[in-house]
Amino acid sequence: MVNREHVLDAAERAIRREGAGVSIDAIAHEAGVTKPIVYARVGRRTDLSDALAQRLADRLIEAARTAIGKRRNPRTQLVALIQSNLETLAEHRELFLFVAGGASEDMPQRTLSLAERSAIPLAKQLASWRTTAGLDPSVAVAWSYSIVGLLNLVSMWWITESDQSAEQLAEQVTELLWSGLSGAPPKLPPR
Amino acid sequence: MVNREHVLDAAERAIRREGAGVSIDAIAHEAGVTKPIVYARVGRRTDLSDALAQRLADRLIEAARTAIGKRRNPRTQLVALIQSNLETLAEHRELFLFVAGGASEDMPQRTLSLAERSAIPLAKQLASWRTTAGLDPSVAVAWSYSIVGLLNLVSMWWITESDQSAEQLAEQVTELLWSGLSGAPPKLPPR
DNA sequence: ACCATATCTTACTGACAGTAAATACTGTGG
DNA sequence: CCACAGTATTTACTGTCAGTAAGATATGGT
Repeated sequence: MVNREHVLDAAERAIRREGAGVSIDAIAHEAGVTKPIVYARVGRRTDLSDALAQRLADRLIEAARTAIGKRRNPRTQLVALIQSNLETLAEHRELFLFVAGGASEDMPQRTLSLAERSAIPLAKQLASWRTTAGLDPSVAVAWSYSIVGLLNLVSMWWITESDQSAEQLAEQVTELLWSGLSGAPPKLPPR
Repeated sequence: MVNREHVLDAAERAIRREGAGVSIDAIAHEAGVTKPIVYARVGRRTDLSDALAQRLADRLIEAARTAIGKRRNPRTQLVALIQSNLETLAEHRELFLFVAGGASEDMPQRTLSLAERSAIPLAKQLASWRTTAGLDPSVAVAWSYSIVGLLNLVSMWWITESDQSAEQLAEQVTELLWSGLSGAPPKLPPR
Protein backbone atom coordinates (compact mmCIF):
# COMPACT_ATOMS: atom_id res chain seq x y z
CA MET A 1 0.00 0.00 0.00
CA VAL A 2 1.35 3.39 -1.01
CA ASN A 3 -0.27 6.64 -0.11
CA ARG A 4 -0.31 9.90 -1.99
CA GLU A 5 2.70 11.32 -0.17
CA HIS A 6 4.77 8.29 -1.07
CA VAL A 7 3.94 8.75 -4.71
CA LEU A 8 4.80 12.43 -4.57
CA ASP A 9 8.13 11.64 -2.90
CA ALA A 10 8.87 9.11 -5.61
CA ALA A 11 7.92 11.64 -8.25
CA GLU A 12 10.43 14.09 -6.83
CA ARG A 13 13.17 11.47 -6.87
CA ALA A 14 12.32 10.46 -10.40
CA ILE A 15 12.36 14.07 -11.54
CA ARG A 16 15.70 14.61 -9.86
CA ARG A 17 17.09 11.59 -11.68
CA GLU A 18 15.55 11.92 -15.12
CA GLY A 19 14.79 15.62 -15.42
CA ALA A 20 11.60 17.48 -16.12
CA GLY A 21 10.56 15.16 -18.94
CA VAL A 22 9.96 12.10 -16.77
CA SER A 23 7.28 9.71 -17.85
CA ILE A 24 4.50 8.70 -15.48
CA ASP A 25 5.71 5.13 -15.86
CA ALA A 26 9.10 6.09 -14.52
CA ILE A 27 7.50 7.73 -11.52
CA ALA A 28 5.33 4.69 -10.89
CA HIS A 29 8.38 2.45 -11.10
CA GLU A 30 10.26 4.66 -8.68
CA ALA A 31 7.33 4.37 -6.28
CA GLY A 32 7.30 0.57 -6.69
CA VAL A 33 3.82 0.52 -8.18
CA THR A 34 2.22 0.72 -11.58
CA LYS A 35 0.88 3.62 -13.55
CA PRO A 36 -2.82 3.42 -12.67
CA ILE A 37 -1.90 3.71 -9.00
CA VAL A 38 -0.27 7.03 -9.69
CA TYR A 39 -3.41 8.16 -11.42
CA ALA A 40 -5.54 6.95 -8.53
CA ARG A 41 -3.42 8.78 -5.97
CA VAL A 42 -2.60 12.08 -7.59
CA GLY A 43 -4.57 12.29 -10.83
CA ARG A 44 -3.23 13.30 -14.17
CA ARG A 45 0.03 15.00 -15.03
CA THR A 46 -1.20 18.48 -14.36
CA ASP A 47 -2.50 17.46 -10.94
CA LEU A 48 0.89 16.01 -10.14
CA SER A 49 2.50 19.22 -11.25
CA ASP A 50 0.10 21.18 -9.07
CA ALA A 51 0.82 19.07 -6.03
CA LEU A 52 4.56 19.40 -6.50
CA ALA A 53 4.17 23.12 -7.07
CA GLN A 54 2.50 23.36 -3.69
CA ARG A 55 5.40 21.52 -2.07
CA LEU A 56 7.91 23.74 -3.77
CA ALA A 57 6.03 26.88 -2.80
CA ASP A 58 5.95 25.69 0.81
CA ARG A 59 9.69 25.20 0.77
CA LEU A 60 10.27 28.61 -0.75
CA ILE A 61 8.13 30.27 1.87
CA GLU A 62 9.75 28.36 4.69
CA ALA A 63 13.26 29.12 3.42
CA ALA A 64 12.39 32.77 3.04
CA ARG A 65 11.05 32.90 6.56
CA THR A 66 14.19 31.53 8.14
CA ALA A 67 16.42 33.58 5.84
CA ILE A 68 14.70 36.75 6.92
CA GLY A 69 14.93 35.59 10.47
CA LYS A 70 15.20 38.44 12.86
CA ARG A 71 16.47 41.01 10.41
CA ARG A 72 14.74 44.31 10.97
CA ASN A 73 15.80 46.49 8.08
CA PRO A 74 13.19 46.00 5.35
CA ARG A 75 15.64 46.37 2.51
CA THR A 76 17.90 43.79 4.08
CA GLN A 77 14.89 41.53 4.45
CA LEU A 78 14.22 41.89 0.75
CA VAL A 79 17.78 40.89 -0.11
CA ALA A 80 17.46 37.84 2.11
CA LEU A 81 14.13 36.89 0.55
CA ILE A 82 15.49 37.06 -2.95
CA GLN A 83 18.70 35.25 -2.18
CA SER A 84 16.86 32.47 -0.41
CA ASN A 85 14.57 32.14 -3.40
CA LEU A 86 17.51 31.81 -5.75
CA GLU A 87 19.24 29.24 -3.64
CA THR A 88 16.17 27.17 -2.92
CA LEU A 89 15.20 27.00 -6.57
CA ALA A 90 18.76 26.09 -7.56
CA GLU A 91 18.67 23.31 -5.00
CA HIS A 92 15.46 21.95 -6.54
CA ARG A 93 16.43 22.78 -10.06
CA GLU A 94 14.77 19.90 -11.88
CA LEU A 95 11.65 20.09 -9.78
CA PHE A 96 11.44 23.78 -10.55
CA LEU A 97 11.71 23.09 -14.24
CA PHE A 98 9.13 20.31 -14.08
CA VAL A 99 6.68 22.54 -12.30
CA ALA A 100 7.37 25.57 -14.44
CA GLY A 101 7.50 23.57 -17.65
CA GLY A 102 4.32 21.60 -17.54
CA ALA A 103 2.10 20.92 -20.51
CA SER A 104 1.36 23.07 -23.50
CA GLU A 105 -2.41 22.94 -23.60
CA ASP A 106 -3.62 24.33 -20.29
CA MET A 107 -0.60 26.60 -20.02
CA PRO A 108 -2.15 29.78 -18.67
CA GLN A 109 -4.08 28.15 -15.86
CA ARG A 110 -1.16 25.99 -14.82
CA THR A 111 1.44 28.69 -14.72
CA LEU A 112 -0.88 31.02 -12.92
CA SER A 113 -2.05 28.53 -10.36
CA LEU A 114 1.58 27.94 -9.57
CA ALA A 115 2.28 31.64 -9.39
CA GLU A 116 -0.73 32.22 -7.18
CA ARG A 117 0.72 29.97 -4.54
CA SER A 118 3.39 32.56 -3.96
CA ALA A 119 1.59 35.64 -5.18
CA ILE A 120 -1.52 35.52 -3.02
CA PRO A 121 0.22 35.44 0.37
CA LEU A 122 2.60 38.09 -0.87
CA ALA A 123 -0.33 40.23 -1.99
CA LYS A 124 -1.86 40.05 1.48
CA GLN A 125 1.36 41.26 3.05
CA LEU A 126 1.77 44.05 0.56
CA ALA A 127 -1.81 45.19 1.00
CA SER A 128 -1.52 45.35 4.76
CA TRP A 129 1.74 47.31 4.63
CA ARG A 130 0.38 49.77 2.18
CA THR A 131 -2.70 50.24 4.28
CA THR A 132 -0.80 50.82 7.50
CA ALA A 133 1.52 53.17 5.63
CA GLY A 134 -1.47 55.17 4.52
CA LEU A 135 -0.97 54.23 0.86
CA ASP A 136 -3.35 52.78 -1.67
CA PRO A 137 -3.41 48.97 -1.25
CA SER A 138 -5.08 48.28 -4.58
CA VAL A 139 -1.73 47.77 -6.26
CA ALA A 140 -1.00 44.74 -4.10
CA VAL A 141 -2.20 42.01 -6.44
CA ALA A 142 -0.52 43.42 -9.53
CA TRP A 143 2.67 43.99 -7.61
CA SER A 144 2.81 40.52 -6.19
CA TYR A 145 2.41 38.94 -9.62
CA SER A 146 5.10 41.32 -10.80
CA ILE A 147 7.50 40.21 -8.11
CA VAL A 148 6.76 36.53 -8.57
CA GLY A 149 7.24 36.78 -12.32
CA LEU A 150 10.45 38.67 -11.83
CA LEU A 151 11.85 36.13 -9.42
CA ASN A 152 10.76 33.30 -11.66
CA LEU A 153 12.68 34.40 -14.71
CA VAL A 154 15.67 35.74 -12.84
CA SER A 155 15.99 32.42 -11.07
CA MET A 156 15.80 30.48 -14.28
CA TRP A 157 18.41 32.70 -15.86
CA TRP A 158 20.70 32.49 -12.88
CA ILE A 159 20.38 28.72 -12.57
CA THR A 160 21.19 27.99 -16.15
CA GLU A 161 23.33 30.83 -17.44
CA SER A 162 24.73 33.20 -14.93
CA ASP A 163 27.87 32.63 -12.93
CA GLN A 164 27.68 35.47 -10.47
CA SER A 165 26.99 34.74 -6.81
CA ALA A 166 23.47 34.52 -5.47
CA GLU A 167 24.34 37.23 -3.01
CA GLN A 168 25.44 39.68 -5.64
CA LEU A 169 22.45 39.02 -7.87
CA ALA A 170 20.08 39.36 -4.93
CA GLU A 171 21.60 42.74 -4.18
CA GLN A 172 21.16 43.91 -7.77
CA VAL A 173 17.56 42.76 -7.98
CA THR A 174 16.80 44.31 -4.63
CA GLU A 175 18.13 47.62 -5.83
CA LEU A 176 15.62 47.54 -8.67
CA LEU A 177 12.68 46.43 -6.59
CA TRP A 178 13.45 48.72 -3.71
CA SER A 179 14.37 51.94 -5.42
CA GLY A 180 13.08 51.42 -8.93
CA LEU A 181 14.50 52.67 -12.17
CA SER A 182 13.96 56.32 -11.39
CA GLY A 183 17.20 56.74 -9.54
CA ALA A 184 19.02 56.03 -12.72
CA PRO A 185 18.39 57.26 -16.20
CA PRO A 186 16.64 60.29 -17.55
CA LYS A 187 15.31 58.35 -20.52
CA LEU A 188 13.31 55.20 -21.01
CA PRO A 189 13.65 52.03 -23.10
CA PRO A 190 12.28 52.25 -26.61
CA ARG A 191 13.73 48.73 -26.21
CA MET B 1 6.11 25.22 -53.45
CA VAL B 2 5.95 26.75 -50.00
CA ASN B 3 8.75 28.64 -48.37
CA ARG B 4 9.61 28.96 -44.74
CA GLU B 5 7.62 32.16 -44.22
CA HIS B 6 4.51 30.53 -45.61
CA VAL B 7 4.84 27.69 -43.15
CA LEU B 8 5.35 30.09 -40.28
CA ASP B 9 2.29 32.09 -41.31
CA ALA B 10 0.27 28.89 -41.45
CA ALA B 11 1.58 27.91 -38.05
CA GLU B 12 0.35 31.18 -36.62
CA ARG B 13 -3.08 30.67 -38.10
CA ALA B 14 -3.24 27.10 -36.84
CA ILE B 15 -2.21 28.21 -33.37
CA ARG B 16 -4.84 30.91 -33.40
CA ARG B 17 -7.46 28.36 -34.36
CA GLU B 18 -6.48 25.36 -32.23
CA GLY B 19 -4.55 26.88 -29.36
CA ALA B 20 -1.07 26.26 -28.07
CA GLY B 21 -1.35 22.48 -28.28
CA VAL B 22 -1.53 22.29 -32.07
CA SER B 23 -0.04 19.26 -33.71
CA ILE B 24 2.54 19.59 -36.45
CA ASP B 25 0.13 17.76 -38.72
CA ALA B 26 -2.46 20.48 -38.20
CA ILE B 27 0.10 23.12 -39.08
CA ALA B 28 1.14 21.21 -42.17
CA HIS B 29 -2.48 20.88 -43.22
CA GLU B 30 -3.05 24.59 -42.70
CA ALA B 31 -0.06 25.27 -44.93
CA GLY B 32 -1.43 22.89 -47.56
CA VAL B 33 1.52 20.55 -47.32
CA THR B 34 2.51 17.48 -45.34
CA LYS B 35 4.46 17.07 -42.16
CA PRO B 36 7.94 16.39 -43.53
CA ILE B 37 7.79 19.69 -45.41
CA VAL B 38 7.32 21.50 -42.14
CA TYR B 39 10.34 19.70 -40.78
CA ALA B 40 12.35 20.55 -43.86
CA ARG B 41 11.45 24.23 -43.69
CA VAL B 42 11.58 25.07 -40.00
CA GLY B 43 12.94 22.04 -38.17
CA ARG B 44 11.49 20.45 -35.10
CA ARG B 45 8.93 21.83 -32.70
CA THR B 46 11.38 23.84 -30.65
CA ASP B 47 12.79 25.45 -33.79
CA LEU B 48 9.28 26.43 -34.77
CA SER B 49 8.74 27.87 -31.35
CA ASP B 50 11.96 29.81 -31.61
CA ALA B 51 11.07 31.24 -34.99
CA LEU B 52 7.66 32.33 -33.78
CA ALA B 53 9.20 33.79 -30.64
CA GLN B 54 11.38 35.94 -32.83
CA ARG B 55 8.34 37.18 -34.74
CA LEU B 56 6.49 37.92 -31.55
CA ALA B 57 9.45 39.74 -30.06
CA ASP B 58 9.73 41.84 -33.20
CA ARG B 59 6.10 42.81 -32.91
CA LEU B 60 6.47 43.69 -29.25
CA ILE B 61 9.45 45.88 -29.96
CA GLU B 62 7.78 47.57 -32.88
CA ALA B 63 4.58 48.19 -30.91
CA ALA B 64 6.56 49.59 -28.01
CA ARG B 65 8.45 51.90 -30.30
CA THR B 66 5.34 53.45 -31.79
CA ALA B 67 3.57 53.56 -28.42
CA ILE B 68 6.43 55.50 -26.92
CA GLY B 69 6.43 57.68 -29.97
CA LYS B 70 7.54 61.16 -29.20
CA ARG B 71 6.84 61.09 -25.49
CA ARG B 72 9.64 62.71 -23.58
CA ASN B 73 8.90 62.01 -19.94
CA PRO B 74 10.69 58.77 -19.07
CA ARG B 75 8.07 57.61 -16.62
CA THR B 76 5.37 58.18 -19.21
CA GLN B 77 7.46 56.23 -21.67
CA LEU B 78 7.56 53.37 -19.24
CA VAL B 79 3.78 53.35 -18.89
CA ALA B 80 3.44 53.32 -22.65
CA LEU B 81 5.92 50.49 -22.99
CA ILE B 82 4.12 48.33 -20.47
CA GLN B 83 0.67 49.04 -21.80
CA SER B 84 1.73 48.27 -25.33
CA ASN B 85 3.23 45.02 -24.15
CA LEU B 86 0.01 44.02 -22.46
CA GLU B 87 -2.11 44.85 -25.44
CA THR B 88 0.15 43.25 -28.00
CA LEU B 89 0.37 40.02 -26.05
CA ALA B 90 -3.37 39.96 -25.53
CA GLU B 91 -3.82 40.38 -29.24
CA HIS B 92 -1.56 37.39 -29.89
CA ARG B 93 -2.76 35.46 -26.92
CA GLU B 94 -2.51 31.92 -28.28
CA LEU B 95 0.78 32.59 -29.97
CA PHE B 96 2.12 33.94 -26.72
CA LEU B 97 1.02 30.82 -24.91
CA PHE B 98 2.49 28.56 -27.59
CA VAL B 99 5.82 30.31 -27.41
CA ALA B 100 5.86 30.54 -23.63
CA GLY B 101 4.49 27.04 -23.16
CA GLY B 102 6.78 24.94 -25.27
CA ALA B 103 8.04 21.51 -24.33
CA SER B 104 9.03 20.17 -20.97
CA GLU B 105 12.43 18.71 -21.68
CA ASP B 106 14.58 21.57 -22.86
CA MET B 107 12.62 24.03 -20.78
CA PRO B 108 15.34 26.27 -19.44
CA GLN B 109 17.03 26.91 -22.77
CA ARG B 110 13.76 27.55 -24.56
CA THR B 111 12.30 29.96 -22.08
CA LEU B 112 15.55 31.82 -21.80
CA SER B 113 16.20 32.04 -25.49
CA LEU B 114 12.77 33.60 -25.80
CA ALA B 115 13.43 35.97 -22.93
CA GLU B 116 16.79 36.94 -24.36
CA ARG B 117 15.14 38.28 -27.47
CA SER B 118 13.64 41.02 -25.37
CA ALA B 119 16.15 41.15 -22.57
CA ILE B 120 19.34 41.68 -24.51
CA PRO B 121 18.28 44.83 -26.36
CA LEU B 122 16.79 46.12 -23.14
CA ALA B 123 20.02 45.42 -21.31
CA LYS B 124 21.96 47.46 -23.83
CA GLN B 125 19.66 50.43 -23.32
CA LEU B 126 19.80 50.16 -19.57
CA ALA B 127 23.57 49.90 -19.56
CA SER B 128 24.00 52.97 -21.71
CA TRP B 129 21.63 55.05 -19.57
CA ARG B 130 23.29 54.02 -16.38
CA THR B 131 26.65 54.85 -17.84
CA THR B 132 25.63 58.30 -19.03
CA ALA B 133 23.98 58.91 -15.67
CA GLY B 134 27.24 58.11 -13.96
CA LEU B 135 25.83 54.95 -12.37
CA ASP B 136 27.11 51.40 -12.33
CA PRO B 137 25.95 49.67 -15.53
CA SER B 138 26.71 46.17 -14.30
CA VAL B 139 23.13 45.73 -13.09
CA ALA B 140 21.81 46.00 -16.63
CA VAL B 141 21.60 42.33 -17.50
CA ALA B 142 20.00 41.27 -14.25
CA TRP B 143 17.57 44.15 -14.44
CA SER B 144 16.51 43.41 -17.96
CA TYR B 145 15.75 39.78 -17.14
CA SER B 146 13.86 41.07 -14.13
CA ILE B 147 11.73 43.36 -16.23
CA VAL B 148 11.09 40.77 -18.91
CA GLY B 149 10.08 38.17 -16.33
CA LEU B 150 7.85 40.66 -14.62
CA LEU B 151 6.09 41.61 -17.84
CA ASN B 152 5.77 38.00 -18.83
CA LEU B 153 3.84 36.88 -15.77
CA VAL B 154 1.84 40.06 -15.37
CA SER B 155 0.73 39.76 -18.97
CA MET B 156 -0.30 36.16 -18.54
CA TRP B 157 -2.21 37.04 -15.42
CA TRP B 158 -3.91 39.99 -17.01
CA ILE B 159 -4.84 38.08 -20.15
CA THR B 160 -6.45 35.20 -18.37
CA GLU B 161 -7.68 36.45 -15.03
CA SER B 162 -7.75 40.14 -14.51
CA ASP B 163 -10.51 42.45 -15.64
CA GLN B 164 -8.94 45.82 -15.01
CA SER B 165 -7.95 48.01 -17.92
CA ALA B 166 -4.53 47.72 -19.52
CA GLU B 167 -4.01 51.38 -18.80
CA GLN B 168 -4.63 51.05 -15.10
CA LEU B 169 -2.46 47.96 -14.76
CA ALA B 170 0.33 49.60 -16.71
CA GLU B 171 0.20 52.52 -14.31
CA GLN B 172 0.40 50.23 -11.28
CA VAL B 173 3.30 48.23 -12.63
CA THR B 174 5.09 51.39 -13.63
CA GLU B 175 4.78 52.69 -10.12
CA LEU B 176 6.59 49.61 -8.87
CA LEU B 177 9.28 49.63 -11.52
CA TRP B 178 9.83 53.35 -11.38
CA SER B 179 9.78 54.07 -7.70
CA GLY B 180 10.20 50.66 -6.15
CA LEU B 181 8.77 49.32 -2.94
CA SER B 182 10.64 51.69 -0.70
CA GLY B 183 8.06 54.40 -0.90
CA ALA B 184 5.65 52.18 0.91
CA PRO B 185 6.09 50.02 3.94
CA PRO B 186 8.52 49.98 6.80
CA LYS B 187 8.58 46.18 6.89
CA LEU B 188 9.21 43.43 4.40
CA PRO B 189 7.46 40.21 3.37
CA PRO B 190 8.17 37.22 5.56
CA ARG B 191 5.75 36.07 2.86
C1' DA C 1 -16.08 -22.04 2.23
C1' DC C 2 -18.38 -18.30 -0.42
C1' DC C 3 -19.55 -14.00 -1.92
C1' DA C 4 -18.86 -8.78 -2.04
C1' DT C 5 -15.89 -5.24 -2.31
C1' DA C 6 -11.73 -2.94 -2.65
C1' DT C 7 -7.14 -2.96 -4.80
C1' DC C 8 -3.83 -3.63 -8.20
C1' DT C 9 -2.01 -5.14 -12.81
C1' DT C 10 -2.01 -6.29 -17.44
C1' DA C 11 -3.00 -4.85 -21.67
C1' DC C 12 -4.93 -1.80 -24.60
C1' DT C 13 -6.16 2.73 -27.30
C1' DG C 14 -5.22 6.92 -29.42
C1' DA C 15 -2.40 10.76 -30.36
C1' DC C 16 1.60 12.53 -31.82
C1' DA C 17 6.78 13.68 -32.82
C1' DG C 18 10.02 12.56 -35.83
C1' DT C 19 11.95 9.78 -39.89
C1' DA C 20 12.87 6.44 -43.68
C1' DA C 21 11.57 4.78 -47.82
C1' DA C 22 8.94 5.19 -51.89
C1' DT C 23 6.88 8.08 -55.48
C1' DA C 24 6.02 12.01 -58.42
C1' DC C 25 8.02 15.88 -60.68
C1' DT C 26 11.57 18.68 -63.04
C1' DG C 27 14.63 19.79 -66.47
C1' DT C 28 18.52 18.29 -69.57
C1' DG C 29 21.16 15.69 -73.08
C1' DG C 30 20.49 12.46 -76.83
C1' DC D 1 10.15 12.45 -77.96
C1' DC D 2 12.59 9.61 -74.75
C1' DA D 3 15.63 8.22 -71.02
C1' DC D 4 17.59 9.64 -66.93
C1' DA D 5 19.54 12.22 -62.97
C1' DG D 6 18.37 14.73 -59.31
C1' DT D 7 15.13 16.93 -56.37
C1' DA D 8 10.69 17.84 -54.15
C1' DT D 9 6.90 15.67 -51.85
C1' DT D 10 4.09 12.15 -49.91
C1' DT D 11 2.99 7.82 -47.86
C1' DA D 12 3.73 4.92 -44.34
C1' DC D 13 6.16 3.62 -40.55
C1' DT D 14 8.43 3.53 -35.59
C1' DG D 15 8.66 4.56 -30.94
C1' DT D 16 6.95 6.92 -26.98
C1' DC D 17 3.77 8.16 -23.89
C1' DA D 18 -0.67 9.75 -21.48
C1' DG D 19 -4.66 7.98 -19.97
C1' DT D 20 -8.11 4.02 -19.26
C1' DA D 21 -10.86 -0.31 -19.38
C1' DA D 22 -11.19 -4.75 -18.09
C1' DG D 23 -9.47 -8.56 -15.90
C1' DA D 24 -7.04 -10.69 -11.87
C1' DT D 25 -6.01 -10.88 -7.00
C1' DA D 26 -6.45 -10.01 -2.37
C1' DT D 27 -9.39 -8.90 1.85
C1' DG D 28 -12.90 -9.36 5.01
C1' DG D 29 -17.53 -10.40 6.60
C1' DT D 30 -20.85 -14.16 7.42
